[in-house]
Amino acid sequence: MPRMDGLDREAHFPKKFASMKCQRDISPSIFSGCYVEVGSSPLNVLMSKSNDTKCLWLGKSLYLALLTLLDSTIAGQAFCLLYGKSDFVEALCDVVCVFDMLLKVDDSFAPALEDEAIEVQHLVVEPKTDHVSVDGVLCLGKENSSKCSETDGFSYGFNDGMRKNIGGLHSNITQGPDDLDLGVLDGFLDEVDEVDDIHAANDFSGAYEDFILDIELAEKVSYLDYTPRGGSRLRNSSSESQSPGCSGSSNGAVGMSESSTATIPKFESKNGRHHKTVKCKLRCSSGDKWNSQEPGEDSMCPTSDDIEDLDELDDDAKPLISLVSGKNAKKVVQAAKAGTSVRQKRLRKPTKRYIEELSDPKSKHVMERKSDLSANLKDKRPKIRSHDEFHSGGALTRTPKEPISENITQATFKGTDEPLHLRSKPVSERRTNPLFISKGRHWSIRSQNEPCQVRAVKFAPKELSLTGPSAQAPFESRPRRGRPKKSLPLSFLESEDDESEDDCVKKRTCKKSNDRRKHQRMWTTPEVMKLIDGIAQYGTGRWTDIKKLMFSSTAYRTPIDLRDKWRNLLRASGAQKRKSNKKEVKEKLKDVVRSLPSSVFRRVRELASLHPYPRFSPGGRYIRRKN
DNA sequence: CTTAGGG
DNA sequence: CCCTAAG
Repeated sequence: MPRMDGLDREAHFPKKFASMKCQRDISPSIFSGCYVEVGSSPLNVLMSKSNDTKCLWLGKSLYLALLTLLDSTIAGQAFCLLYGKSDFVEALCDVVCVFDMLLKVDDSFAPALEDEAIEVQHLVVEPKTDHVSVDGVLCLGKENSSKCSETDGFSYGFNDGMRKNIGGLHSNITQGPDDLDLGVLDGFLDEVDEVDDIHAANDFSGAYEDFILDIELAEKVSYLDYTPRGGSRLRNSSSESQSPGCSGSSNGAVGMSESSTATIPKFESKNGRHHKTVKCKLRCSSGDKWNSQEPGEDSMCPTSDDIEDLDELDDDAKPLISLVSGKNAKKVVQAAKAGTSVRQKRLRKPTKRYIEELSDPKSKHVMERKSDLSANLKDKRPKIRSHDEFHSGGALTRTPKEPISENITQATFKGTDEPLHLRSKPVSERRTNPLFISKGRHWSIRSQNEPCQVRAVKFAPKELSLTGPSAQAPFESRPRRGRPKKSLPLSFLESEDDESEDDCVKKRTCKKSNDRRKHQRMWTTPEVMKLIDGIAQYGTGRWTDIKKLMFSSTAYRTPIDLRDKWRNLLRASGAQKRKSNKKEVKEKLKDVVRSLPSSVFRRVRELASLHPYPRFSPGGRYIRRKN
């Protein structure tokens, strides 16, 4: 039994987290600064957010697993999970995957884990009055009925969501006396539309159900023999799927599908019986519609009717991820039959990138980051650099706010007893390790025999707690290099357009090493329209305002980008009778017009006359419009 | 720090 | 997209 005495919530997640500023509307680090509560349901992940507070509830077993996993290959994953990273879902899925294996494959481990988990819960996370335990929230037919009533708002919301989303699951949950059979993973992740300050308030009545992740294990799992054959492919492709070496422009559909197929390990059973299916359904109601997947793309892709029943919950443009197997198991099986004739004992839900890609507009950066990271791996070796160095390191194709994981890793592992082999590897590398699965198994096996958990405790949040510099990294708002600093191309932060229509992002034919430029980001028609709206509203010359208002969620568009785009639009629309000859104009027109509706250009011309772009006074001096 | 303008 | 000059 690990020493849990130090595991005090406050110690693990210092209040300073709560005072950090999130300047972006949607930050990949929305998971930073969460309180973490450990509930007694073993597999629970619940991310909730009120106006001021974010709280991550982890099932005790999962929490335990995470602690232990911190010492495993996927330390990065667990780390991400605990400390907030855009990869949250990804990490979560992997963790859950491993955890599943622990439970099923390593039967011997499970009980121990459970025991300890209980202890953890009691020792560590005695629910404070101001915090709601998961049980209380879930009202899983356990104690804490009082808590339920105390927190009606939240409880209601969640249960409501549960019912709406997974129907029978609720009863399923309440039935399971055995936590291990529960196999339910529920996650409320929050996308945080407009979080500016995260205060240490304890109010969960706010909006929180932006992001839901549910796993329902269809049946009690008997014996399962997992063959993580998808494993290596999974890892490989996750890092390779994006135009290797290429400065990872967002190749929306491509990367998406690739990663989705790649990140779904297939588990085969030797006896061929299908015991359990975990299906991942994913919805991204972001803005408008589901991010539809290529049809036959993958059997585990959400199908519209799968989604139907989940649809009521969050209509306000928030991603919903649901990992469900129960009633949909059949579909999965069918699909699996149709597709890969492989008899699948268990279909693993689309983990990682797939989910993020679909669920989160800002997820694209993950892929890009990964490609970048892998591409630049040599550059970003284990140097431990100061914060400043880190942020300005030209060699690193990183933006200030991106390097959460690495940053944290370095900052926090510094001086800890992290094994060298871990310390020397960037988190990303570990994450993309093809051997992740198998290593996870190794770990799980090993952990039975060796006091691995004690070591794991060393990496408990307390130790990992962010300090100073690293803590601020997640919330850096300016993706772009500041004036004085040399450019830090923001290559990972890019979020995919909600309307990923134009996945035709220009892929730079990057040859060798000249990847200094920010990767091209194709302007989508909706974006252009947004821009136009913004200009109509503010006129030209107030690009920052336009950016803030119209492009708050798209971190990759800087005011300069907006202006440049406008400039191009003007040129292309011919609204500017400048020196560009008609020839040129026409060419431009052909280029741009092809992809833009003429109505857009009509508006461009209108605005061009309304708000003359180079707004110079007759005297030639620039006039800043006040309003 | 923002914008204009040129590359 | 990047960079620099200029308010």
